[in-house]
Amino acid sequence: MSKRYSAQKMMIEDALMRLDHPTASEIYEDIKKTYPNISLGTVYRNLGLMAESGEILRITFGNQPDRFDINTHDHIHVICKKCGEVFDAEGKRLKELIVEIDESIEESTGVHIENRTMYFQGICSNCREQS
Amino acid sequence: MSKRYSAQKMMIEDALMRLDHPTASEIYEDIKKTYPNISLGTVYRNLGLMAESGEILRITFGNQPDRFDINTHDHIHVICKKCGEVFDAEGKRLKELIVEIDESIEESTGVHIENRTMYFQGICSNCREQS
DNA sequence: GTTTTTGCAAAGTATTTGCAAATGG
DNA sequence: CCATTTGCAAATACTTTGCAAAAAC
Repeated sequence: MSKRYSAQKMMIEDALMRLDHPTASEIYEDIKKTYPNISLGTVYRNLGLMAESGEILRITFGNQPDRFDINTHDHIHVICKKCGEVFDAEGKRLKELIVEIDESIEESTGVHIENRTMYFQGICSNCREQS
Repeated sequence: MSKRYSAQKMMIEDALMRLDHPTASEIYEDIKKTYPNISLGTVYRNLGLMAESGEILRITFGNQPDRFDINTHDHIHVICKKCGEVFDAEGKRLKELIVEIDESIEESTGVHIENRTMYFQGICSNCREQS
């Protein structure tokens, strides 16, 4: 948890609210427009701390750069393979299904599930129209 | 797909069969014991080609080094947070649940799902006994 | 004033790649 | 022989870190 409120941290929070699941360098580029002195290390450092404290979410998509999410709500990420846009999915039914998957896995492996990492990929309706 | 069968590729396949979801450097270290001339680049290159051709599976666990799996069967990976062992989960029920998740996501986001990336983390029964 | 945070640059991981030499068929 | 694969080293991509200076309270 941070002790002091730096201008940089506020700018990062602001960027997280405005940008859609941004990477560290997207946030960096965005802030640089109005505050060219910001350093990429500071962005990474703050994002790391915020993710650690649970203030934000770190999303790791395969071997691409990590993305960050101010929405810490329980939800699933869906990426369009064409345009790269990230969609959020949530809902009671989804939650129930995941609990059932947990149970099925616990039964077959004996592992008591505590965390899940998942994201889905496909083609969004917008991109489907254009083909 | 590879055109020729090199000794190195055979050694990599052999290591994949003997080791449990190994990383590239685990395979490299293993082969080096009997063939010290092997180079890490060659291991990475072959694993990449084999994964590309569908001969093996590349598993990306968060920001850890990728692991590789000769089992190309449809299954889910479960990692014990304590000992790091990787378990495989599969079954008809699991498959059905995942189809239902796909449907739920397609309905709420409009994205037509083509791929899923997921792994689960928890404590295996062995580690639970010891605490 | 003292502690935290910054900017910068250097280091750290994991992985890929260019190229001349070696190898396979 | 000739195309493919190797070993090596350098390059790349993303992220973390050490440290002196600046900022916060």
